[in-house]
Amino acid sequence: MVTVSTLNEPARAYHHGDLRAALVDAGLAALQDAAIEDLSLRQLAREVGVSATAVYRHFPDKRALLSALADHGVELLAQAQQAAAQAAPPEDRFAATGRAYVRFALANPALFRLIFAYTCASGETVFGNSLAARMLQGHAAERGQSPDDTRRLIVQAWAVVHGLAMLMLDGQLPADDALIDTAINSRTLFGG
Amino acid sequence: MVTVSTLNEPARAYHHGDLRAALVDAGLAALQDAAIEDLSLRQLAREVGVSATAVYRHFPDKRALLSALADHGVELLAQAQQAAAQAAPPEDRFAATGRAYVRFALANPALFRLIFAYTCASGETVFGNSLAARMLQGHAAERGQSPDDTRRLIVQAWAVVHGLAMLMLDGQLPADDALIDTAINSRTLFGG
DNA sequence: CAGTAATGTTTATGGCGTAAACATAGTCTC
DNA sequence: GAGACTATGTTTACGCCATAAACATTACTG
Repeated sequence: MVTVSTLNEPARAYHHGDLRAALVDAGLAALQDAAIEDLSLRQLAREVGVSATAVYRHFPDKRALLSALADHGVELLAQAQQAAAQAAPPEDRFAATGRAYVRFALANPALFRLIFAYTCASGETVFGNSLAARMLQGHAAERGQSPDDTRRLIVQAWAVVHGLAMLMLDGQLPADDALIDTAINSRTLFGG
Repeated sequence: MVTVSTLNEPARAYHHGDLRAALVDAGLAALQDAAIEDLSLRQLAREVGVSATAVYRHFPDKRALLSALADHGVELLAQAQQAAAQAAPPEDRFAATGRAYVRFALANPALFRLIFAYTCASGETVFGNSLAARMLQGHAAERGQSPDDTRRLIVQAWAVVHGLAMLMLDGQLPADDALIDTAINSRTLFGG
């Protein structure tokens, strides 16, 4: 029978081609201007032009899709941090990755939240063996005077940037670039 | 007609008595072992023994109920912090309120999250004019060498405890009492 | 080219938030 | 006290959601 329309129209085939990737793309796009809880499988399916239940051929449930999106988010966050580190002078890299962390959160609120809402579930920690983790560890090791000291620095540094990001996202602190710079200041934080 | 059963039974009256308070109580109870997104108006109504839509006589919508719960949460958090401060020696009070903040989050995960998810929406900041805010400000002022310095200390201190709380709640850091003590240490944080 | 696995669709179920219309019971006035 | 008003419930209904089951179409593999 007719397989492909001879017109220039998109030619809706029965099979989508790469529905999984299309759903992930649509999901990431949706998260750019909607909160996590407003994201619905049916809506995504509609946007991609597929039936509501087609999603389940690629993801066992909604959680799985959100996890995939979260994984993507982790990648993007790591890239942002790496780029910031490379662009900064060596002595400022520790602080630069922190600033990048907060700025990423402010630029991608829903995605940032998703990362922490749906990565923990899989048992893995966000920075399991990621690039960001190694960077953080490296910078902390330069400053730490002992292994314990280094561990403490890592936790404190992560806590500061994460807390700053969350408080700004939740409207508790002004989402202000100057405030980020003030708060993430290795001279005043950690005494050095 | 028969108004009240002569038996010792609860005597289901048409009017509940104080449905609003009952719903808030049920909501707070539900948040003790369920996540925010699993909390449903219908379920609460069922638990209180009332029709699904009775809720709307006391709250315009679900948001409003959640906001009421969040307000309650803010109160409880402030109380926990105040109690911790009073129990600590003066020089340790700053850190003690911080530890109380994180411990409260770990003890009441859903409620803690709710505070920040549903207080920002009303435009107000969580610690608007609260006790906790004044305590934090007081302690920071003792340490800050200038108004700017004090402001910075407040932001950094809040960010550290909030970040620590969130990362632990999200399973990114072990929800460990020892780690709380290590991370919130005024000697290593803020250089003194 | 046949058969099977992969991928979509249709249909159905039960839960949800919420609006509208209706019922009951306290309260307030004469 | 009697009647009206208002507060507080209930019933019913709508449209959305996630998800399961059965069925349809296509792609792939021998």
